[in-house]
Amino acid sequence: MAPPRWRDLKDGYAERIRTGELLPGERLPEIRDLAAAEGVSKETAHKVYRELQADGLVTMSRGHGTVVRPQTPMKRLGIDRYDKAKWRDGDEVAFIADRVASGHAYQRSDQTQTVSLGSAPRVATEAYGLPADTELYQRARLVRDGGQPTHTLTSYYLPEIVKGTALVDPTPGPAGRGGGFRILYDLGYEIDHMEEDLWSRPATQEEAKTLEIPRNYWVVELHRTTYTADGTVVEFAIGVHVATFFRWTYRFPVPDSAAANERSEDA
Amino acid sequence: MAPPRWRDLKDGYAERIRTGELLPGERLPEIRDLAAAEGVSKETAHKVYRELQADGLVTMSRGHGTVVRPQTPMKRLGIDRYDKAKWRDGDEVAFIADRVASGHAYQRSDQTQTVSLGSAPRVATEAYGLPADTELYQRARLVRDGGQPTHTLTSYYLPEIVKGTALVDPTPGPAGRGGGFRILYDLGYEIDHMEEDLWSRPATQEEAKTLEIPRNYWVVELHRTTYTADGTVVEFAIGVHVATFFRWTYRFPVPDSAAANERSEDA
DNA sequence: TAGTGGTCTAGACCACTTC
DNA sequence: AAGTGGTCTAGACCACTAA
Repeated sequence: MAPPRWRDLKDGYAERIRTGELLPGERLPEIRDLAAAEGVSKETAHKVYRELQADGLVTMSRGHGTVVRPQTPMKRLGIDRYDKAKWRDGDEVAFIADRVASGHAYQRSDQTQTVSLGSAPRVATEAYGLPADTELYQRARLVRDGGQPTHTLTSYYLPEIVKGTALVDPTPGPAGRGGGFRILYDLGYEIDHMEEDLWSRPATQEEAKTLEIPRNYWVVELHRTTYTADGTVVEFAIGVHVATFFRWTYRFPVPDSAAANERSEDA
Repeated sequence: MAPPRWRDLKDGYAERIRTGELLPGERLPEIRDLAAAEGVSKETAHKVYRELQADGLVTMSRGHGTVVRPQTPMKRLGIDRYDKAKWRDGDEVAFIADRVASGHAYQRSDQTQTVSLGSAPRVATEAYGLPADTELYQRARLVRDGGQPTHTLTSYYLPEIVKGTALVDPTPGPAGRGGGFRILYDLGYEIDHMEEDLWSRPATQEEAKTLEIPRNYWVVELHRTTYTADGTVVEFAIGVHVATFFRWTYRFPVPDSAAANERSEDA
């Protein structure tokens, strides 16, 4: 019936963090001190902190100690971030608009990027309807917000479309004025609709390292396929987002396949 | 440089599970045996299993042992699950259609439901644009698939709309022929569009118990607001989904606020 | 070098499940 | 009662960070 001791201690700290009694950046007692103060073993004290970390409330690191995690407000991602007005008519880049909305100034170092031509994941070639061994241009970015990595985003492009363009210029930062969609637009590919496919899973060890999150932390993987009006795929992208930093919003009409029958019968 | 011993052992088992060498339902050695066989302490062996569990690869329980988790294929949730043709013209209920698509027969016991009238979460009253203390009808379901709980879904309704209807009849199972949307339709509220808002977070202790998942497992919380054509909210629902069981797909046109200016200026 | 978390042990004892 | 996971200890030693 009685909860284990580590849970009591964990719940106590969790409460104090949630109520704001312990503020972000504040250090918790070091493990040995906690053990001594509460009359438990060092392992038990350690477990208390590990559980807090698993819930995303603290970060632990050798040398630094155990610190209350900055409560990064979740960034809301609505489809407005793709608004054509932003990248077609102006200089804005979708993710910079996000940044401005979140109150952080953009810095060029907030995004690093690597570009290469080579084999791609099967989902990418499948999105283009091509054989698995087709080589694609691959543009991988790591995006940070306030120093903390928030997500990686890797775009896959058809070589015949983007070869020699600014899209595959390996300079860090957004791909020129207006970003990737603007470049595609200028190349004659006006994007028309998108499909996003997303789910949550534990981070791989490698992702945990890249995103600077603890092992066993979760991410949201998002696959985005971008089409022109005639259904041609012009970009396929895979995003890996630190789960607790983002929140997605979609607004859509309730489908009615009965009403859409005539159209689908045309095809 | 060398990875810790527990990680070696964990990776070994993770590999054998992923490749199918260890099949779902198969039991791993009990902790004491693993410890003896690998020459590690019982605590270390335990940690190996705990990490596998945190990654969703095994389930542990006293008496039963540590068992490879059935790899429930992720259920894809597209907006087609709301297709009007399904609930308006026929007998289908959205979630039953999902079930059929996933190859599982529907059983009435797969859904339990409780109905009550009372205070609601602030997000619910906010969705309706009402004061925080407004009482709403609340219909909570726990949905299972193959015995395993997959998600909870709690709908909030305005009392003046649903009072006395089948929607708030506390009989287990879907709310009559065609489900909730059909009942609203018959009441003269034809649903027109929806907004879904979703993000991933660790399960609370209570949710972990309800959904029969280990502590520290993650869920996806989804808020769904359903509108009629004139923008009236007729349902607000909160879903809590076991993170690894679901995958959401949205397809949408790329917005163009410049083109939409005339319309927004009318308002 | 001192500080702090991370790994590991050998063993005791507890709690839930099945027989 | 036997089986299996869960909690906890006291202490050793390792590994990364900062001054």
